[in-house]
Amino acid sequence: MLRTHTCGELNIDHVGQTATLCGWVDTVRDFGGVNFIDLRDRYGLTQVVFNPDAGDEIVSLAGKLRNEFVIKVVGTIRARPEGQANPDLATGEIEFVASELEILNESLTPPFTPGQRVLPGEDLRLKHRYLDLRREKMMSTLVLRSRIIKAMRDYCADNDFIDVETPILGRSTPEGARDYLVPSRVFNGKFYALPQSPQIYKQIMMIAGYDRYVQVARCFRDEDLRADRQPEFTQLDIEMSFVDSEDVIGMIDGMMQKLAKDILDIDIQLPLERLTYDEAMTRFGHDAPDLRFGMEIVDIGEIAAECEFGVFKGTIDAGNFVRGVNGKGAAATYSRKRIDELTESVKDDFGAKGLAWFRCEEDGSLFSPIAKFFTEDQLNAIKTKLGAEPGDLLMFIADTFEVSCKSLYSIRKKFGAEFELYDPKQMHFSWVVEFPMFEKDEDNDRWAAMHHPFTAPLDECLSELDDAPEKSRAKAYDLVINGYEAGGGTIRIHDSQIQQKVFGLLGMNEQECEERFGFLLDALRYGAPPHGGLALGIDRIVMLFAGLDNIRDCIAFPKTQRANDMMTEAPNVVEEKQLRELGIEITKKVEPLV
RNA sequence: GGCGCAGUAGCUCAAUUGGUUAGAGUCCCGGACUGUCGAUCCGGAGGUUGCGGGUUCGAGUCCCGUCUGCGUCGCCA
Repeated sequence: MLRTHTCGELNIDHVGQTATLCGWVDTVRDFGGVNFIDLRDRYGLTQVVFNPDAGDEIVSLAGKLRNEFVIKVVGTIRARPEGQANPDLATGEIEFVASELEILNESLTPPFTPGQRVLPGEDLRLKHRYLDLRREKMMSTLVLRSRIIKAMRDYCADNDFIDVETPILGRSTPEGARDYLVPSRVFNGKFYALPQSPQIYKQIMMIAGYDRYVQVARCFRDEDLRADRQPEFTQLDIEMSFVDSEDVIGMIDGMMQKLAKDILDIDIQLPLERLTYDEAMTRFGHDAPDLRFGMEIVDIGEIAAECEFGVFKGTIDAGNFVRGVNGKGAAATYSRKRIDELTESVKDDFGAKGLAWFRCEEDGSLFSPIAKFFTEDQLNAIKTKLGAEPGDLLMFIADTFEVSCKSLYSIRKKFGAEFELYDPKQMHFSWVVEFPMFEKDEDNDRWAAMHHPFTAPLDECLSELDDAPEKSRAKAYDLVINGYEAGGGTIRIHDSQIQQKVFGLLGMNEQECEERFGFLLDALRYGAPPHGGLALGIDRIVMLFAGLDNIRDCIAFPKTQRANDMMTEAPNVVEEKQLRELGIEITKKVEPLV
C-alpha cells in the first residue's frame, strides 16, 4: 500500500505519529506562507498543512495543487492549535503536517467538484459519473446498497438457500414486457433475449430438487423509464419448494425485520400488515398503497343515487362509482385555480370526466358549486361519511371503479406529500395478497396474466378458471414499502394440466404452448414439487432505505429516461463488419450519439 | 406515442411587458497574504442564450419545428 492510514481514521490518539496518506485534493486554502489542503478519500477528510519550514520545494509543489489532484503525503499528526478544532470533521481535532509531497496524478479542471454545495444538473453528473460517484452522498448510498445486499445474502445463507446463476442470454417470451434482444452470429436471423427475470430457470431449479434458490439477478425490460424504473435493474430472486404463500411471506417477513434492524436499527413487528388486493383498491385505489397515512377512499354511492346531481346519479345508474377523499385542512391552500389544475390532471392522466368538490366552511356547512343538487340531509350524510371538519376539502370522482381508483390514488398521493401526512423517515412494510389471476387485455380482447402465466390460483378459485376467470384470485403477494412495490411473488403452478389450462385462457393454443413453453410443461411432468417464491427490487429497496426518491441515485451507472448511458454513449452504432456477421441490415441510418 | 417543466459563461443562476455593450456568485488565470476550514483581498479571462426557421425597426424573452435532460400518462407478464 502507498498509504499507512486513510483520510478518515486519524484522531487525537495518533498525535506525534508519522503516517502516509493518499487521496484527492478536496479544497485548497493558500495563505502564501502556510497552506491548507483538505485531503479526501472514501473514508473521510483530513486537513493537511504545508508549512514554510518543510522547505521551499514542498511549499512550491503544494502551491501547484488543484481540485481533484491525486497526491501522496508523508507527515506527522499534530493536535490542532487551541480553539481551531473543526467539530464538523471526524478528524477535526488533528491536522497532518506534511514533510513530503508527491503528486500521483493531476486532474483537469473538473466541470464540478464532489464537495460543491450546489448539485449540478443530472445530465452533467451522469456524463462525468466518475466525479459524481466521488460525492459523499453517492458513496454512502452505494455502501448502503452493499450492506443491504450482504444482509439479504447472509439471511438467505442462514436459511439454507443456494445461490445459483442463471443465463443472461435466454429465449424471448413475448408475454409481458418488451425484450432486449441480442442477435445470434451463428444463427443469422435468430435472437437471444435478455431475461426480464430468471423466472423459468428458478422454477426448473425447484423441479431439479434444489429446494431453496437465491440469486442477485440483473433483469432487463425494454419499456419506458420512470423515477423508480430502469431498463436494467437488480432483483433478489428467491424460490422455495414445498411451500405455500404463508411460508414465502413468513420468510420475507423475517428478512425485512433483519434489514430494518441491521440497516436502520428499527424494530418492526411481525407479521407484517396484510391487505387483500380488493381491500387495497377499495380503500386506497392502488395495489401498493402508502399506509403511512390515512385519507382513505370513501364510497358515497348510496347518497349519490338519491341526489339530484345528474352526473352522480347517472354514474350510479350506469353501475359505476362515486367515491371521494377528504383533503384534511386543504381548503385554505386549494384555491379555485388549484382545484381546476387538479381537475385537469385527473382528466388528462386518467380520463376522468371531472372532479366534484365540497369545501367545509367555518360554520360546518358544505360549500360547492353543486351543493344545490343535494338536500340538507344528503350534505350532512356526506360530511359524516368523510368525517369533514371546517377547512377540509372533499373531492369526488364519479366514474368507473378503475378511473376513480387511479384519480383518487393520485390525489391522495399528492396530498400526502404536500401536506406532510406522514413522517418521511418512517418505514412501513406490508403485503398485498390475493391478486386477480387475470386482467383484460383491451388491445387483443383476451385475458392477460396479472402477474405471470405460471401463477397458481387460490385453491378455492380452481373451479372458477373455467366459468369466471375474472373472479379467480391468485396465490400472489406483493411486498409494499411506503407506497412502492418493493417486491412480488407467487406460488407457481406445478401441475402441467392446470398450467396448460391457464396458457389456454391467455389465448395460447396447444401448439403455441408447446413451442414456447414445451420445456417447462415437460419439466412439470417429470415430478415438479409444489413451489413458489418472489423477487425483491433491490434498487427500490435501497432507494427507500436511503430516503431517496429516485432510483438512479442508487445505481452506480444508471441510464437516462431514454435508456442512454451518457458516459459511454451507449447504445451506439456498430461497425458494418459486425452487422454483416449478424446478417443484419439497418434500414434507417442513424448518426452516432453526440 | 401523449402531456408538462427545463436548457443563458466550465458550473449554479439572474436579466422588468420585446429595447443600451446579456449580469452575479463560483470555477479558471495572475498577484497579495503564516492559521484557514465555503479563507480573504486586488486584477484578468471567460457567451453562436441547445439547434434550425419565423414574426418584428429590434428576440435570451413571442411563434413553429427539432434535440437533450427531468417528471408523468400509456406501457412495465
